[in-house]
Amino acid sequence: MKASAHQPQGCSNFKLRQLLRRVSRHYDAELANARIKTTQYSLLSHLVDLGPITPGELARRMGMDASTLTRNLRVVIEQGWAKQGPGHDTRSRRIEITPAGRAKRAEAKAHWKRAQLAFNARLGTAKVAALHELLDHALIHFSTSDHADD
Amino acid sequence: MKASAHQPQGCSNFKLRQLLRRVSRHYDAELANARIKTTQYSLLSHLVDLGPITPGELARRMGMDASTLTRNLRVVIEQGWAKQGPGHDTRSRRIEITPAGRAKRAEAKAHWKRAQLAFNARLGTAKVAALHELLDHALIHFSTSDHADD
DNA sequence: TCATTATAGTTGCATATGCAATTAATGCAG
DNA sequence: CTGCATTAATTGCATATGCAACTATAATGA
Repeated sequence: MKASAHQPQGCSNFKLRQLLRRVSRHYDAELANARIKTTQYSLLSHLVDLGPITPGELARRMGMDASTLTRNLRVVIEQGWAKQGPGHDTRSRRIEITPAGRAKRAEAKAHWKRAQLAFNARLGTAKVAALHELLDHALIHFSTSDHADD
Repeated sequence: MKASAHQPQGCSNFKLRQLLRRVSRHYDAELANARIKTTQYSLLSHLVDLGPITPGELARRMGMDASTLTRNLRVVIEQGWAKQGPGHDTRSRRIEITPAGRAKRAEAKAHWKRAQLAFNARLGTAKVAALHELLDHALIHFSTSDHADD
């Protein structure tokens, strides 16, 4: 019987939160050199990958509440990194990254890479790869929508 | 060569943040039945375990910024779950849980247990145990203080 | 067509988070 | 004893987060 088969001890939520606090500080410190926050960098990256998209769909893809996205989006729009246009519907919107946004994202990417490599070095690439696998697994089995009953 | 020996892909920070958002919602939804938030529950639990303690030391133990603790503490003190007295020093304080705080923590613990067991069931206990091991490992190798140079 | 329901996005409220600056008190060097 | 660096905690500022309530529009059904 391997060690990881034991009953889990402690609170998964607290452990995740505690680690995220530290890891976020690490990435934010590095990304500060590009005058951008990690959440904003993630947002820009998703806009690059997902092209023009509605706020609702983007929030779903990023796994966050729509209201959180509205606010996070406001900041990057004020910075001129993204713009909001009319959607196919009068009520929906169409979010798109701007050239300035692409440039900022490219600039920030180099810093993100530094932060990620430092993280890998600190923990060991095997551990990080294993962590990613578990996080991805958890994300798949924890879609907000699927709940038992209630 | 096992799969987890590959170069890690994607952003560790984003994956952690994304999962924490979902997991927090899960725990918060359950703890709402005890009219308490997960962060407040963690705070009370640490106060029970660490006894009377200074804010600075508590922040260090919980891995958060002292200013964050000041504010999180204000809420639980207003609820009457903890109290703040003079420390051994005029500038320091002594934080202690109150009887009401112990009662609230006990009430909440049952709900936390439900949330944790549901989490284990959703992911599988082996995966959760493995996740905890990796998170603990990362926490150890990521003490805020140890940075390379700058 | 009009009332009802569903969908998209935003706003109000409360909390969480960290950095920089500030306040206050202690310790230390001269 | 006095000025300076240190330490403990807090406050100002900006952002992140989600739920509930709300506005506006679309779709649906009688």
